[in-house]
Amino acid sequence: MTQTSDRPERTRIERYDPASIEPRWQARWEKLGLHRTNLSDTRNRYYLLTMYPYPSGDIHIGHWYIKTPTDAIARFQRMHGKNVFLPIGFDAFGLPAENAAIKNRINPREWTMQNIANMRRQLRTMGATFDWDAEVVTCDPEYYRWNQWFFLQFLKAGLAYRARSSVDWCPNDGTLAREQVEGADRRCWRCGAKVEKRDLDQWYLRVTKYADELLDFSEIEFPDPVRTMQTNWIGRSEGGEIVFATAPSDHHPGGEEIRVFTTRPDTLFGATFMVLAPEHPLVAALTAPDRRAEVEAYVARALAETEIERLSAERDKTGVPIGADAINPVNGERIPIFVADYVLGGYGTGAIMAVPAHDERDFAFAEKYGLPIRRVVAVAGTEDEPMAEAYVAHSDDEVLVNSGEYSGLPADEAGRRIVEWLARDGRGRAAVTYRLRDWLISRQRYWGTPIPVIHCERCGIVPVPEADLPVLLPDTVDYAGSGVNPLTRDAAFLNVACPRCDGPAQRETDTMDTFIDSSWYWYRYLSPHKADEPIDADTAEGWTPVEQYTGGAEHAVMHLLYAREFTKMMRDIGLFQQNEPWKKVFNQGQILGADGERMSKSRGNVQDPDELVKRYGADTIRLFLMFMGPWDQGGPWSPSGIGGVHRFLNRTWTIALDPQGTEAGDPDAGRLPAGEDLAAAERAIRAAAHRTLRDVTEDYEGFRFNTMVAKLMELSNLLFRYRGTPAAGGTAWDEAVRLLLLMLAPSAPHIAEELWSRRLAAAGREWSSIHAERWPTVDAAAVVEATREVPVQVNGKLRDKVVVPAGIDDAALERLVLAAPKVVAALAGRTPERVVVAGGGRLVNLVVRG
RNA sequence: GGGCGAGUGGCGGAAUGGCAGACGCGCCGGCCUUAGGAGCCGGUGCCCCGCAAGGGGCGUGAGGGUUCGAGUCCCUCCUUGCCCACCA
Repeated sequence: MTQTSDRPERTRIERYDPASIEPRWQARWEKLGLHRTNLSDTRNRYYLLTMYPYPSGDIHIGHWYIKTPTDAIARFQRMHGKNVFLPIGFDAFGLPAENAAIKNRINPREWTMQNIANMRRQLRTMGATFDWDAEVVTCDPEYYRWNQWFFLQFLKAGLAYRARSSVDWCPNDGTLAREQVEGADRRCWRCGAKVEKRDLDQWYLRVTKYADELLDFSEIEFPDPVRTMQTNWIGRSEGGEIVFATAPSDHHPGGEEIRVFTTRPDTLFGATFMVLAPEHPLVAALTAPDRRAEVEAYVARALAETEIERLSAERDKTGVPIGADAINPVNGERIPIFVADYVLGGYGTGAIMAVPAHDERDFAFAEKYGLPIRRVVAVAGTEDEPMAEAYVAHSDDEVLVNSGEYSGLPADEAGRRIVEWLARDGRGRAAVTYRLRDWLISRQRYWGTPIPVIHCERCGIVPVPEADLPVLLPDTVDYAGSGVNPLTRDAAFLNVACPRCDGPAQRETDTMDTFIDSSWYWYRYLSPHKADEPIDADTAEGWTPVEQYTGGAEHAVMHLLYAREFTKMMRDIGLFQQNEPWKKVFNQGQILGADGERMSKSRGNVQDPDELVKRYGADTIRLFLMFMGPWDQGGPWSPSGIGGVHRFLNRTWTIALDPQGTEAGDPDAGRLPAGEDLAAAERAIRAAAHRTLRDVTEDYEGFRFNTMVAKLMELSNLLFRYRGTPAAGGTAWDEAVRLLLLMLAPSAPHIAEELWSRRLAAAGREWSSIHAERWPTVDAAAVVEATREVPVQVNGKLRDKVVVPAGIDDAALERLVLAAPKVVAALAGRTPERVVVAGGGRLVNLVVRG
């Protein structure tokens, strides 16, 4: 940094030293209560929520990237008179704590709480105005007891249930929800291990109940990609459920019902075989004795294959006939039944009618096994053309063919009519299917919320009585060197008396998915210590939905969906009347390591902000992160450019404290720009300041922080140019400096406050915080200019710029333009056949021929 | 394979269909300095003509289109990122 020398202009003012300024103001703000929110006052409420961090140990630059602009928004809104609530907390349950515990033989709670203490300290160095009084830590029984309470209410309301099913299983992390399985090769989202299938009894939340409601985004403003992803994830398909009956055979009387879901009931006459998923319950019952060995082998292989590498599998269709037929309900035809793994057990009914003519997968299967392919939909005149591939296209002029009395009808209409017909005698009905599954919340881990049920030998599953909550996690935990849930070996935890019969019973050892914790934490922020209820209904009604939520897009179909589901469940158990958790969500980008990879300790690409703060101060880092690029973009970390931001703050410091000084090295130092008198200079300064104010205000509102900082730099550069001139220190100058500081205050709060206080002191006025000031208003008159420059194009190419009076009309403008020497030269004697004066005379384009 | 984004100087990035490259980094030259890895001033898309002042051409992944005018809108393609991937 600048060294003091004996040059007078450098010693006149104290240099900018963030280290001596920032902690002082942080302490003062805390005393002042800048961060505190009066929750009983809901007028002008502004609930600003940022995704709470996982306490991994250290705050890294990525946390700053997320939190810093959020704090700027909070401060900006406060300056607009908003009653801002900006809470913070910690997502404290989860796997890393257990991994650390196993590795370092330390208690996960101890590890977590140490990290939280460290992160609290680091977060404070940002100078952010978090309301720490509202802090929530999810591994605190005060918090997780309400997860358990919710679970019990959901159980009562039929929103939670237990079922045995084939689940995704990670060897390290146990059960996973479907959205926690990533990639084509099915890896765990957390640890990256291969995910397998297991049959287990697990707890579910009945979120599919809300599928249709979740597709309605009218009360929540998501970024488009998130809305699209959620819509696709929920995956609503309309169609029909059709009942096929099995045909009698030598070994079987027939008459069993096989239900299939189809989106194309219009193609029913083209169904030439059926396929059951390997998991389908009727496979075993229907298989003919002479087919049994082969079918069983196939099913076993298929089920195993989900556990083995399936990625590189050529995706060839495989399957075997089970030696039984079904009857097509529309034409009474016998069609063979196959078992094949291209039909999924978990979607629809786990069985399909195969229409090879109009489905690519069925077509491939039919070709491979020599099954008939019968076209039933065609554009008139093409019905006899041979089929080289399935016809799945959809156009308005296609009709049914080979479909009995439905032949000739438009496809859509025929589909509807066929379903109606079958529905009349119970052989089908209109149906809707979703990709969305119920939320599997059981986890075979220690470090989470214990699921509050007890397994009694006599009574079965018995919910823990509400009065007995919380079911505490035992403090002492012995991992015995493995990741196997230690609760399963903890006799003191495990063995209890049944609440119903008092007989011997065992506690459930599964804990809840930590996404439960993060599904309602912002409601708890509003009454973090309320002892008798999870939320304070009045406060929640007054303050939610959250006005603005900021966080990463990686949670599009996880957290951002779970939380919506959870809010609807909370509503349905009568807690409040909220439909959506947040009004607006903004996804900021992610800061990657310098290598372009995700920042992680193991990669060694983590940038420590403490180091940067020590060198440049928090304000420079805050501003630099905002200046880097659009907030929703993120990108690899690179410190180059940080010096430019620091220089900007240094210049601002100089402008504010030493308007009359000059720098050696500038030949024009102290002189007004050529041709400008004092009045013109002051007009220019005022115009620049108010134009900046107008633009910066819009940028803050639109979260365009990078251009906001750029515009402040421009204003600061302009003032710096006037330093030492007669205009410096005058009224216009003073006003410009004042506006610059106010505009800087949300983003670089410490330096703005410091300079503000020094100016107050210099003026002999009593101190009051810049952060309690009102946001200034633009003086429209100051922004107006007397003249402006109009670019002139000939055939779209820029040829000249003419300076014209601001209020000029189009005709006069045209005359001036045509008289300009360069324009005359460019026209070379030709007369424009058209003169385009673009909106408001911003630009003139002369169109000539030849 | 499907869906949704994104491709602009050496780099990060600006630009309601209207002056492409704001702002910053880097680089070049100068000033100030015992010194400069500090500070200040000026220059900096590429190519060409000119000693110079100046002037001209080309330029936003490629090709086409709409328009007086396209980085921006439309079509085709290429590259790349993310999400979903046998969803009947």
